[in-house]
Amino acid sequence: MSERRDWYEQATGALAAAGYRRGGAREAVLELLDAQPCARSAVEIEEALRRRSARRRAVSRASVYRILDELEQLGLVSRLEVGGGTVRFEASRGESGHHHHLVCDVCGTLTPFTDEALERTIDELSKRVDLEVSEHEVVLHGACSGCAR
Amino acid sequence: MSERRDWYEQATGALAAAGYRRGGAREAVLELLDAQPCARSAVEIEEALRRRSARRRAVSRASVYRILDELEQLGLVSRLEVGGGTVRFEASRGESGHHHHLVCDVCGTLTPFTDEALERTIDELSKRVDLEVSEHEVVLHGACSGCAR
DNA sequence: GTACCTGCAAATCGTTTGCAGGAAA
DNA sequence: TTTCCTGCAAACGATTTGCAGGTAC
Repeated sequence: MSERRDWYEQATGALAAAGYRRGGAREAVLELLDAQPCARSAVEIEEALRRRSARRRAVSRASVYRILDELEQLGLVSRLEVGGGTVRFEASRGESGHHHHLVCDVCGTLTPFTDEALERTIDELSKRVDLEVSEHEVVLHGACSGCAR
Repeated sequence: MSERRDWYEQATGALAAAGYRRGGAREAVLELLDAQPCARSAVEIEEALRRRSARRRAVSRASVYRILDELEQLGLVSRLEVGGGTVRFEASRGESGHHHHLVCDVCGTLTPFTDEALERTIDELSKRVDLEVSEHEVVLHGACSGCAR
């Protein structure tokens, strides 16, 4: 069962349940996010949508931001701030899709990774801390294999 | 041996060694950063400096940014992006001052914390990952004790 | 038909840069 | 004196908002 298609369905359902109507821009953003392997900025999303086959309409930047905001509020996407002064967004695919990020500070590339031990340590730690933890994120900065040499 | 005063000295030395001259704005920023318990944004720093005793001159925002940039390049401060679309900076006090952050998504408060097991896990993990890791950061999001209820 | 959805353009806001005068060495 | 350090104001780029027309229901 592909997590991909699942997220799109889930998001569509959640939006409908929250009383949102269907609309071209929203659907386009959902499709695009669903197809991404990792976080994307609003600008990247807008450009990607503009590049799609000419048959399909582009989506204005304002709509991209508005839609990302709605999705975030519904917990369907998560926001990642990791450098370059721009915020990136990615589909929240739940437990099974949970991951963290490697950032190459040279070329800016973002790569996802997962680590069981890390999750256990953080879950453990989250209980002891003076905060009702709802989310966590780990970012490793450095130079990727291409840039390190 | 207070890590506070130590950082100020270290920073002053490193700046001199790097060929920077002494200057009022730079010194003011150093003093202020040295006195902070946790990360601050450039705007917060500027305002704090402006509020200081009337005898002392304020520092322009441009200088704050320029100085923070210099300090970051020398590894004297680290940059933290954690919400609100603004970057925060804090003195890098080395191993002994290393910590991570709790963010209250309700009131925006930032609190530092440390965890031995977490460090070990991350160090371990850093070796296995396809990135020459130079730094890492962990952020736990949630509601602080004041906001949770 | 009504209320929501979207695009466009203007407004914000954090951050950066160009330039001219003031200060450190 | 020469070069760096600063402040000021303008420039920039990401994000937000106001408004008018188009669209789902």
